Amino acid sequence: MASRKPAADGVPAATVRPRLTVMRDVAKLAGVSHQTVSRVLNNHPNVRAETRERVLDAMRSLNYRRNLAARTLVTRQSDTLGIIGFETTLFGPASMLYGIESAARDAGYMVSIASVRDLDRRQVLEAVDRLTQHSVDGVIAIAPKQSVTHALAQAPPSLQCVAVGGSGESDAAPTVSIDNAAGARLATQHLLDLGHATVHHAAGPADWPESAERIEGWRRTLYAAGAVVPRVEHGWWDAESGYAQGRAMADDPNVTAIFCSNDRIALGVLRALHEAGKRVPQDVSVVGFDDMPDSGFFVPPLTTVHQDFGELGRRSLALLLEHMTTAPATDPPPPHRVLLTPELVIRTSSGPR
Amino acid sequence: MASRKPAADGVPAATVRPRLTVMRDVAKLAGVSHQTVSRVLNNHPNVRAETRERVLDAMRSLNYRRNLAARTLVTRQSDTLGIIGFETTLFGPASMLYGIESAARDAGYMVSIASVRDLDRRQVLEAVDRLTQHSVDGVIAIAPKQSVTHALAQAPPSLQCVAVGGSGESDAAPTVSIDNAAGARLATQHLLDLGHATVHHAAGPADWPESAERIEGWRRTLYAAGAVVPRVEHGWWDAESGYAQGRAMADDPNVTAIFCSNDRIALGVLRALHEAGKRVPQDVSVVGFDDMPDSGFFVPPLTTVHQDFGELGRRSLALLLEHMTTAPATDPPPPHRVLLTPELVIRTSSGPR
DNA sequence: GGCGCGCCTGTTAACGTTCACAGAGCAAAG
DNA sequence: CTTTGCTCTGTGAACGTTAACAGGCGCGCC
Repeated sequence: MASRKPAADGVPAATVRPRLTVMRDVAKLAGVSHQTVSRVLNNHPNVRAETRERVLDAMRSLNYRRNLAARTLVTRQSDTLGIIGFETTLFGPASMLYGIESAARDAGYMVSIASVRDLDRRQVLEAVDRLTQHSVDGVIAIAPKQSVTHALAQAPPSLQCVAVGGSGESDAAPTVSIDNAAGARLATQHLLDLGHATVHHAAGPADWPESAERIEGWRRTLYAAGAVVPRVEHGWWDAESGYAQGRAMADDPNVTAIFCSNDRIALGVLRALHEAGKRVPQDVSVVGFDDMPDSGFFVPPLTTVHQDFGELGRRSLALLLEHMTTAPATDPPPPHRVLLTPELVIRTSSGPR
Repeated sequence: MASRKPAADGVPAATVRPRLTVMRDVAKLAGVSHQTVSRVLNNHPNVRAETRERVLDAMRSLNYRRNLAARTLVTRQSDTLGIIGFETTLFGPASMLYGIESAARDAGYMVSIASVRDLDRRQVLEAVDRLTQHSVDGVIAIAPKQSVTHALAQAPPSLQCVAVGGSGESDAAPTVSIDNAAGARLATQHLLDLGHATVHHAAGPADWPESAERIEGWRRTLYAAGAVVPRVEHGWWDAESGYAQGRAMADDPNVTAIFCSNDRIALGVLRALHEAGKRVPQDVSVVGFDDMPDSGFFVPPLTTVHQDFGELGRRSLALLLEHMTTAPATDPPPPHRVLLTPELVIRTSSGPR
């Protein structure tokens, strides 16, 4: 797909522009100056009540809509926020996106989205650039990798950026995320408490901080309990990967408990166990992560770590807004990092050894 | 480098906006007029190659970014498309969204999103209004209900709108969707061909055209085969609803085949059957709809009707662009309705009676 | 040589809004 | 009565870009 304009060579001229009503029209009808109309629109206090009414009437009767492009041109702010999205077809990112958008609307902002296929520096900067050209007032990056926050640090300093999801480790940009290590600890400890000698782990992709932090939390918990730490295979976030990892584990008689890095992986593990003739939870216990809407309807219903993606989105928006409205010198700086705590939801896929 | 602003002593330095480089700066450095810079930017042919190079160099060395707000103000087009989203946390809508966005980027467009919580006329019109104020060049509505296309018809006539998903029945706006009835026929016929006397149906919500069309396709197929048409319960699109419907069916010995309106419903049905001690597919066959990424890892792997949500998104964007660039009088009108054909994916949840 | 006709470039005027300032009217204070 | 100050309103000038037009230059043609 190429350029949509047929080269400005000849004049298109086919498009006749219908003149929309502008402030001047409203002003004329109301018998005031355009500036007074502007004042009414922006809720400026110094307008006589009677005048304001007259202007509002005129706006209504002309069905006036203000031209935000003109406003943006002079005020340099667009009431639009940019989102850098990655893998937004996954449930988590999609939910965050929705959380951000609906909170943004309540705050009077529009949301523009720039997806990237890979999270390398070049693509992220390119996305920032596109958003900048459209003069967004701030950026939220759904950013599960370190490279993103680093790239974000290279954005023009006047542009406020916040990262959501992934790791909270980076200093490069304010970050909102859940405490993945704590979630992993919850899951692992739960299984240990049920009497399992150790807990195996079906991990997500190696280069996602979510995955790394969950491994770390799992490993620390085992270590603290003096349990053996089994080795880990990496995969993608889907059931296929869980199935592959699960098949390997199903044949190992030492495996009695498996903590999965997300619910989809758990789904694959459940199927692998089922095929191998292992009963869950009698023979092997399984715990997931995310608590996706349908996880309670797996066979058997999945014990998992619940996280609220929508809340993650809303909080990241709130943080961005704080950073945008805070004057650097005067106010105390808003928090640099927000960490949400996940909860364990116990269903029937986990049981005593 | 004195700033142009007087900067009276009382003015807090915090409010001073850093002057960005504009066309005039580039022009000065390149030794040309700002208009020539504009011409270079817009690929106007009548610029000497040497001059163009000089301008491009100047742009690079000043790190110039054009101000799209100013451009939008004068050209009345923003290179931005609006999306009206509904339930975008669901896999289908999220995938369409992604498909639209990535196709839009390739076509040089930015994408703004306006979600609605409910699909009533007021909220949809409000969303259109917000998008209009931000001067989007066109709108795609992820619109699974009739009310949306009707509301769309009330949008300003200068604004091109396209609906994607849902029913293709409406005349109100150009529509891209899949052939739900054909998909349902595929699934139902497959089960009949396996020797089942009839096929039961676990339906989605009553007021979604997707659901209604699938019911219709299923019903017609049964009718054509002279099979009994069982009655239908409605639910939501999730596993919980499938579980509820599945429990009722599990106790009925006449039920040997179930066609589910989507894969999540099928997941719930599978669990209900499992709990009731029914084996799939030996006792009961189950077929889903959507072919979500993990459906091949259900227990057992799900036979389902595959639809390509990303393609749906891309096609809707293509259709919108066609409608936007077509001059009403001269060119032949682009298609009003695009219907994509789904495919049956046979796995192991369906078997002979 | 004059003329017309392409190329290439510059000058000026929009686009629709907000900002900065000025000024009219009126009330309270000196 | 003047002065001061506050409320309300209007005038002009930005903001940064593209559109419209004008003009200089070189070239080919008569």
